[in-house]
Amino acid sequence: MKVQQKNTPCQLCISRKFSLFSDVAEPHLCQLSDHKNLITHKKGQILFYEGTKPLGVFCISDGIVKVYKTASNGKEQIIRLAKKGDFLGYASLLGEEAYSNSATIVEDANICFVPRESFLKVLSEDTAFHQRVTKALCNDLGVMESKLTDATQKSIRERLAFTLLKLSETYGIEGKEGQKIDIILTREEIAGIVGTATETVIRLLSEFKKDEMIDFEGKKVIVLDRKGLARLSDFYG
Amino acid sequence: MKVQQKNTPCQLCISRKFSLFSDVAEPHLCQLSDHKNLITHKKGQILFYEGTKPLGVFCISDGIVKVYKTASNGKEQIIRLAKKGDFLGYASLLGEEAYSNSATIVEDANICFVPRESFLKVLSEDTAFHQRVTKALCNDLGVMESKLTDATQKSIRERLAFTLLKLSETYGIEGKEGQKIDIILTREEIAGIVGTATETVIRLLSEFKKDEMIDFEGKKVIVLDRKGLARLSDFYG
DNA sequence: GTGTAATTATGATTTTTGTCATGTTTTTCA
DNA sequence: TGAAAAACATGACAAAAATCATAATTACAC
Repeated sequence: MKVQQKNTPCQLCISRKFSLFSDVAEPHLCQLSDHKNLITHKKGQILFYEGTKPLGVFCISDGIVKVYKTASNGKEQIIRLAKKGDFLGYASLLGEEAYSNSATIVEDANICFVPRESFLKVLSEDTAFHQRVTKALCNDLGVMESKLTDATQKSIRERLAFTLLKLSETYGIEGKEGQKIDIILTREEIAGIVGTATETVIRLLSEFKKDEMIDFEGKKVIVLDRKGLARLSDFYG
Repeated sequence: MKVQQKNTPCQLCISRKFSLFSDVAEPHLCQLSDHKNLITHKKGQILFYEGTKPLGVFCISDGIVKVYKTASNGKEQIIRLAKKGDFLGYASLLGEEAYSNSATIVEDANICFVPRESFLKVLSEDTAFHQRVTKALCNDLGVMESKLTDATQKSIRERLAFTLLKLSETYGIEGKEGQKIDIILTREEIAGIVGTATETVIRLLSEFKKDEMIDFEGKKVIVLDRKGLARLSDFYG
């Protein structure tokens, strides 16, 4: 299942540059590095389950992870997609509660696990780090407020267009024809992000393609008309 | 507009018992107390606007405040109702960003304003307090994830039933006939909490009343059948 | 490679919910 | 207290989206 890799020290980790650990001072970094564990995960593997107890935090070195809640109807609401440099599970750990969501690998990933004690130690000893974590939590909260408002007040078409724009900002690579969203998501997963039925996503994507807003390259979506999608997504009030 | 009151020191404040400040040590409490300002607000007054810069945090001594985002269609999505002991505006302050939401008085309130500097000073000097704030932020994040999931995966009927249950837990007082939700909200405000159109709320409340789940006492709702509402809200999978 | 399962696709239908219109009741405040 | 505004209520209708059914296509494991 999980394959132990050679353990690049945090000090030399390239992904760290993009993470909450980016400014952690050398001695604390050693503390983390000495206790962490790099583990390789394959697509489809589950990192943690909602309702279980967090034993540490995860730091993504490489790959994509979906963080989601399973609704009572069985559908997955994807809270966010986490990528290189992102942390997972710290909110539940610091909230002293069971995981409020589950996490599953979307694209093969190398992920470091930092045990609870090491993380909390650095948090308590490095005030600047604690402040960064606090700030990140606050920003996340603002993002969630926006998502909630969009979910209740916007149409599925608007939300799908918006989702494509956001995905292209994060995972987009420029191509000859347009910007390719370089991440393989099933229609069902896109539906999980938007918060709708899979069939609805399929239909709307076809419609967007017909209207020449997007195109497909295999499973991947190519954004042809950003402005068009922005208009559809009701970006401006 | 705003009436200055006699300034009860935080040390003696009863509402503090229910707040994040409950365990703050005496010297830090003085720091807060010396710089805070108690202000009386009438129903309908606006505490702060989305998009403006936070200059401190608010601590509710008494009254009810709605925290909401205004969607592009003009409707208000209520993020939460804040009551005695609750803090407002700290997430935006600590996130170092403009207010992500607005706050308006729903029931006449006495609210203390703690200026930014005092709050941040106590936060940096009192590690236990910082930890409590962090924990609160994490818990809030979990709540928002649930709200988002409910918003996308549950029907309006389910969400309204759930909202009534939650309101009765927080604001319910036992009566002869049932549990009265002792807070005056307009149908429009309830719609703002649920995330739907006002007419839909009116219709569903009538339906709930017809089915003897609830009754009205003036504007207030009386919960007659908690189990029935729980069933309707799809509480269990 | 090939059979099986998963995913994508599309149509038909129903349900849910929003919108618009209109009227009544309640509240507010000059 | 009485006029105007706000809130509540209800019907008719339209729009949005879910569900169900059924195929076609693709991916995957043995």
